[in-house]
Amino acid sequence: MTPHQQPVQPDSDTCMRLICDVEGERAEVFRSILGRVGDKWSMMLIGMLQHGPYRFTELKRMTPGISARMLTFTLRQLERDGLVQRTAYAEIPPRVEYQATPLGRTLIDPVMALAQWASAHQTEIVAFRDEYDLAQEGDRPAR
Amino acid sequence: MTPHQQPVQPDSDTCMRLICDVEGERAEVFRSILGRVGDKWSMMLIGMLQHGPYRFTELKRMTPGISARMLTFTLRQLERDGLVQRTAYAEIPPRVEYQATPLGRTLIDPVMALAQWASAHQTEIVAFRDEYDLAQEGDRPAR
DNA sequence: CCGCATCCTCGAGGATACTG
DNA sequence: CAGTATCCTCGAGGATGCGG
Repeated sequence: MTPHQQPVQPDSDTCMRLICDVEGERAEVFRSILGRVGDKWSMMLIGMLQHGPYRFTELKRMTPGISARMLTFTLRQLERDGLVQRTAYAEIPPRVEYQATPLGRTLIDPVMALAQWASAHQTEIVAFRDEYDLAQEGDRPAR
Repeated sequence: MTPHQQPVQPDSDTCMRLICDVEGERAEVFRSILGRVGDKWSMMLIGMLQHGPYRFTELKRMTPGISARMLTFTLRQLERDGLVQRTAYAEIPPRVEYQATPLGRTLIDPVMALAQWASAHQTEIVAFRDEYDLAQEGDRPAR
């Protein structure tokens, strides 16, 4: 492990190991990152914050269904990981702005790749699901 | 919306909309796909099944910590989405093999992209986390 | 306006025991 | 061997109310 290690594209073996490994500290960090992507709100917020700084209430409005509790919590997580920067202005009434950090902006690329995959194959997947559900209905008799 | 739409690389606007949209049927499908990636076990299994067919018990051994219940459930999900093929041989004792479908093999690319990102930035992220946690400790007094 | 603390619900998922 | 069925726990996350 060399110090001052710059971000390097790791080889595919390393990635496969990351994906498949369950134990170890590295794996835990990696899983927590993957979890953030799979998280219902994180990716939406990362996506929205690409566009520029937004205030808390704006984000809440832009994300129908999210509770204040979860919005705060999710933003804190993203802030902790260095993906989002929180800026509080000492005004009355208080104003807080969130925006993606440089690191947070780099995350959009792999996420977009995933979104492209999902978008390109969602018709296919829905077809598979329908087929599967139909077959199940055949096994389990009516109802 | 044209019928017989072949999988096409969608533009980035479409993807951003997918990522950020909360409501709508499309969004729900998309979120369920993202959720699969973020799922603790799905990605490991997809990763493992790239290598070839494996039996139920083999997969269970290769995935320490997973319960039979969850292994079955996760494999069923992946099968339903057309990502994994399940083949049961009518033998005694029974033998069931799982392998990635062509569709399932295409998923590895965007996931690898994500794994590369995570791998390349995990040092950075851990540093951010430590910094953040340290700052918190400063606010909340000792203990 | 922004957020934390508290309470409470509810469903994901583990453990165990049983079948084809 | 490859599951299924049942029970049970536990923590994610919504609702509400207060505080700076």
